[in-house]
Amino acid sequence: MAKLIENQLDNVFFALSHPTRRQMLDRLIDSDLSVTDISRGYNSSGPTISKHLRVMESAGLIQRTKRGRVHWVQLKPEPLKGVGDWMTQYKKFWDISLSSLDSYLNKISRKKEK
Amino acid sequence: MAKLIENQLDNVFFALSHPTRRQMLDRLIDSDLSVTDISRGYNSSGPTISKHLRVMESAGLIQRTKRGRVHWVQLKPEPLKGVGDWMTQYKKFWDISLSSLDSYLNKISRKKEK
DNA sequence: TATTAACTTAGCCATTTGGCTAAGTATTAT
DNA sequence: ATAATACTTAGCCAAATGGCTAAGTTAATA
Repeated sequence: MAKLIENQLDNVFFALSHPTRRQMLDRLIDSDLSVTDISRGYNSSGPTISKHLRVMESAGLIQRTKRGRVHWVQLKPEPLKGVGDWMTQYKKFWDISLSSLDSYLNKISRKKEK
Repeated sequence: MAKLIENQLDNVFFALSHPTRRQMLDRLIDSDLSVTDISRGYNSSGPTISKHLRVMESAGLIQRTKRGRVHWVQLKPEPLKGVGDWMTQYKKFWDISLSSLDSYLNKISRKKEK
């Protein structure tokens, strides 16, 4: 079971190791996109795009839903939490007070004070 | 230049995509280790361990220093900051108040209040 | 109904990965 | 001086990756 989670983490990190895939995920933050939308800007072939999507789907980072002839792609960010959890062990090494995380943390703690 | 950073991020994510390598890094948090120390517990061959180390070295995650015949391996966590930065875009999706990050954040803000 | 559009699947190819063994290269110990 | 230790490099292998084209499949349009 923890084995499955480990393996999931492998897949997630691997999915993130390709710049095209990271960029695709970035684009999906704002809204769901069709496969055609996603492929816009790359001059890769359809099947190549499709393979990238499959890699991310295996990692659980996206979900595809077919509506008519259009396949809609939705970001599923949950697996990224696993990455975040793994990262926490290392946070003490970052100069966290300078990191971009900092402003976020401030926001959080302000919210808590309410 | 930003291109180089992108590429570095590819290497970092890739390095993290193998459980053995993640575990090696975890072990390096507490102290520097010799290659022999690191290989303890795996039944992989020397060259296999060596290759894993090379992958992490390429990603900038470790540094090897030879002292006598012993090669000491040191964690270089800086590249992980790149991962953290990339992740911040997605933090809004995690239920951050429940995450293990939370306790860390509290510690930080307490420190700030002093 | 025939064509076009939006995809995926099948299958090819070169390269990389992750494992191995065998053979180096230093350095330390006997 | 020899042997053992701590590695790495060279080179092999099977499997996976990332790219392609060609050929599906399914749904919308003309």
